[in-house]
Amino acid sequence: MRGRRGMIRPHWHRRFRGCGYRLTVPRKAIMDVLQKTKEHLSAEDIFLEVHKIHPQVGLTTVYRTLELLTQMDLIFKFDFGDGRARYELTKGPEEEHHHHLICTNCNRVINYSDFMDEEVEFLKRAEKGLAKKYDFKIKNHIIRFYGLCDKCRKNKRR
Amino acid sequence: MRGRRGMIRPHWHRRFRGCGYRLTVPRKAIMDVLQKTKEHLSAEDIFLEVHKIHPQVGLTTVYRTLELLTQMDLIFKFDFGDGRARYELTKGPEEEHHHHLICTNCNRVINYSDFMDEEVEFLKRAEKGLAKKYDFKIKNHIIRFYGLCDKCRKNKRR
DNA sequence: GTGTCTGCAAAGTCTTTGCACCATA
DNA sequence: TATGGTGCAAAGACTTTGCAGACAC
Repeated sequence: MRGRRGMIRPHWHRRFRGCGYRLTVPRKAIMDVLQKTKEHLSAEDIFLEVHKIHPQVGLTTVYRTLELLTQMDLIFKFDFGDGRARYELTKGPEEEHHHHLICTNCNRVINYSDFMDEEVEFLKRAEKGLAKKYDFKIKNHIIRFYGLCDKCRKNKRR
Repeated sequence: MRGRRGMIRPHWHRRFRGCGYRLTVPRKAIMDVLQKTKEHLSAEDIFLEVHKIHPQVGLTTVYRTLELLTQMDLIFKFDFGDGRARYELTKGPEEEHHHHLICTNCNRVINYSDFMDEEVEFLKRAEKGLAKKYDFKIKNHIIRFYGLCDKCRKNKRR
């Protein structure tokens, strides 16, 4: 897990090697950005962030890398309805899990991680049953609530 | 609820009138298509369907109408990750409610409506708590499971 | 009659592709 | 050094916008 000089070697390096993919500057930089944020970044957000340190990296590469990482299940691609995809590291079972409240008026997204105990119970059963019934290998799930946030509710007459 | 000659007047006509929106041929035709299908239709799907009966209706109008219907909460806009939005009538509480299994490899979408009893229980509590905590007026929700469908699993080596 | 709605064409935005050059393993 | 990876430019796909004419009420 550690290379020379005590540097922690990220766990996903193995995955890359194992799949025959190369570890390149853009790929490392993109994973780095994703690991350091708590936001839901778009491809352009990530590109701009990477650009600060590696100005030679192009937007195309960002898109291609995000596609690759999504295929490898290292990240998850979201769509919150604002016309651009957003990405987030796939969380391990021990990490904080959350879901989203989405305002259909202003597209604001609120993360929440309440009610997880009830959720875990429900999901465990659903996943197991669905995987069996539909012969599906479930890797991830999302739960979202759509509605109006406090601000938009006040501003709307009906 | 019924006009002359026993024709059932769709319930959404009131909503239109009430909001000051006009009942036009394209709007009626689009709602008609949505009411008669069980699929998740894209704007183009709807356009093509409407076009069979009303060839003069344009794709622009379809987009504009779908936007309007979404704002009115008469329909719900989905994104399954295949690059185009899909639409479905908002179901009332008495109608069949379902969720989705989505294959991350081939984008196949499977509707399911199992485990609804457990779900209802979980959702009721979550909704109530979230609405209060975040001052959010919840109107809708989605639950999705992502993974590999049977066919894609067989075709993938890892 | 009047203000909303529509169709067409054009523009906009995000994302993907083609291709020659470059860098990792 | 042999492939896989990259950047740039251009293309592609879906959606939105501008505007003059049409239509619901």
